[in-house]
Amino acid sequence: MLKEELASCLRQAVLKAQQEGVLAAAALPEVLVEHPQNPEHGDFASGLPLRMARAMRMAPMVIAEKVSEHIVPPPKVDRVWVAPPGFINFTLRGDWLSTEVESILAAGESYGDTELGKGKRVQVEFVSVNPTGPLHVGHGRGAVLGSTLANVLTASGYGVEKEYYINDMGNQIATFGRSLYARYQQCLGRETEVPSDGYHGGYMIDLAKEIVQEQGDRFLSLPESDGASQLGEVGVARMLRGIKQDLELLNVVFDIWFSESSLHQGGQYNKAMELLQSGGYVVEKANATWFESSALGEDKDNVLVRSDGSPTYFASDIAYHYNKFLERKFDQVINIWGADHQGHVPRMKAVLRALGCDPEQLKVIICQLVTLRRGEEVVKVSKRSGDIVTLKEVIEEVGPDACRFIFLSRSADSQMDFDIELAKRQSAENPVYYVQYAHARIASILRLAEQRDIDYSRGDVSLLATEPELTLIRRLILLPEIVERVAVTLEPHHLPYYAQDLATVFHSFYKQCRVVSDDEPLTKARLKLVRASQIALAKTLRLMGMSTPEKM
RNA sequence: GUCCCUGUAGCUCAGCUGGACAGAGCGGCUGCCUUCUAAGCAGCGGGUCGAGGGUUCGAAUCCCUCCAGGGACUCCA
Repeated sequence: MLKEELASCLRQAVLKAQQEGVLAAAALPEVLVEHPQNPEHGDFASGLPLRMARAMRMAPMVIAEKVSEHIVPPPKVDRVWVAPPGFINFTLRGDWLSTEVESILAAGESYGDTELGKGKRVQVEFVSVNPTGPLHVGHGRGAVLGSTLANVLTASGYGVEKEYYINDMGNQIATFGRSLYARYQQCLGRETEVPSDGYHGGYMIDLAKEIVQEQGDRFLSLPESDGASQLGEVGVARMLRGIKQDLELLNVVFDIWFSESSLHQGGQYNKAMELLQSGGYVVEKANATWFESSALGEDKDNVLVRSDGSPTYFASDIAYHYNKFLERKFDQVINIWGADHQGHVPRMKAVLRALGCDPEQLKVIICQLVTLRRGEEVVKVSKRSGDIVTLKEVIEEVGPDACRFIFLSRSADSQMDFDIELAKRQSAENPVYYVQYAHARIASILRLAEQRDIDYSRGDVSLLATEPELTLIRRLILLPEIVERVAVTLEPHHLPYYAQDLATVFHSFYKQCRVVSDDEPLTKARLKLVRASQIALAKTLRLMGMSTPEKM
């Protein structure tokens, strides 16, 4: 990539200057090359002289001068110059930029892909919501984040598997079964109450009704506990189906739906516990079995098996990660959790150490909670109590593309208000449509070219030399950098910002440069540029899991 | 009480591995449709970067204290 090329260029210049004794000997700091925000400062810039000033005991401007004198720039660089207080700036040659259009056309849909991952296997586990209720907006955020990351990592040369972990056993499931059984009985005319700690949402009534309709009263004759567990199973299966459908509305699809209970049936649970035991991390106290995480630097221990003999969620999670790392041998695992799971990160890392894995192999992305609101009114989203606004309702109201874009536009670290009113009200002036409109516009130009039978395959890109054209190309060649940045930082929010920037630059180009005109050679050259723009924009939209409309 | 995230323009947010005048969208105000989509373009206005200290030639960015909002500290998940 260009940045690295220039960085090594700078490194060599410094070394050469030092060998000649023009620059003081000093260790070279990391050479950072960046895009200046002000275009007058060139396409690339480095503040290297500023960083070296102290160690060399020389003025930054002097260092900058000496270094720049020793730079042997690659042919694609047009100009290297020094600017106060000590920057070295680079500009790219216009004719080199224009030939990049050909590279983009040649790359086609693979434009933006990199080999960063070198085929390493990465698992992205996300959503993984208990199948005890429908998804709400907060889950949508994790879903969009995870699926986008998976897209980007795939484009970056990783072997990616997207997985949903199903908590299909334990307390919550039992409570769900009892609640559903109560609703079921009520539905069939029996007097009974939903347990106070149960699921009171209206969706449980609908679910009970559906099951009555489909399977009649056959669970009624069972003993209470059997009825609850069997009905619970039926209910979980139905909830999962619904969750899957809702996610598909958002363009989120999983490779694997992994069952928690399978870890107990398949032996992973026992194996993981034995491994911890043999490592000496397991202790019995107060009638329960504990993971001695305090021995690994944690502030407290955690229960694995309760005094009633039932395993905790944490124990299953250990078995799950045992399976991820030791059985399926993923090189890297990315878990996307809500902020309410923040505190579990350190103990999970401790587990990895206890299992003999490198904690660095596990990356946990904590995404902050989403507050749903309609204007001033805050909408509660608790599953346990009362009615909720489901993700499905929000998607239907706002639209999947807008939902995805809104979720992606904020970094996972910042909590967000999802204002349905705002999301809808904005729709005319929404950045989502602004970006998609640029794509539709491009499509419309290319349609016109097709109608007029213009074959631009031999267009001469060297004719692309005006400022709006070159500015557009500069944005186009940024895409691989953006993709790589997202893959490295695991921060997909850079994508929507790039998309918007690219759209802005395209719209501006469109205004200033007539594409299909009487000037045949120029028309063909510009059509190539337009097509390259489409490739970059469509790629960005696809990475974000959004549609690429041909018309709007 | 301890730990984590956040606090930047009226609103929603980027920027935060320290560097060139602090950015975008929305909203407000001005202009621009005989030519490929005006869901567009060009421009204007708008900021004590939560507060106070510190480190540095240089701090929105690093350190400390405080304030505010959210989350976590369950033999819940």
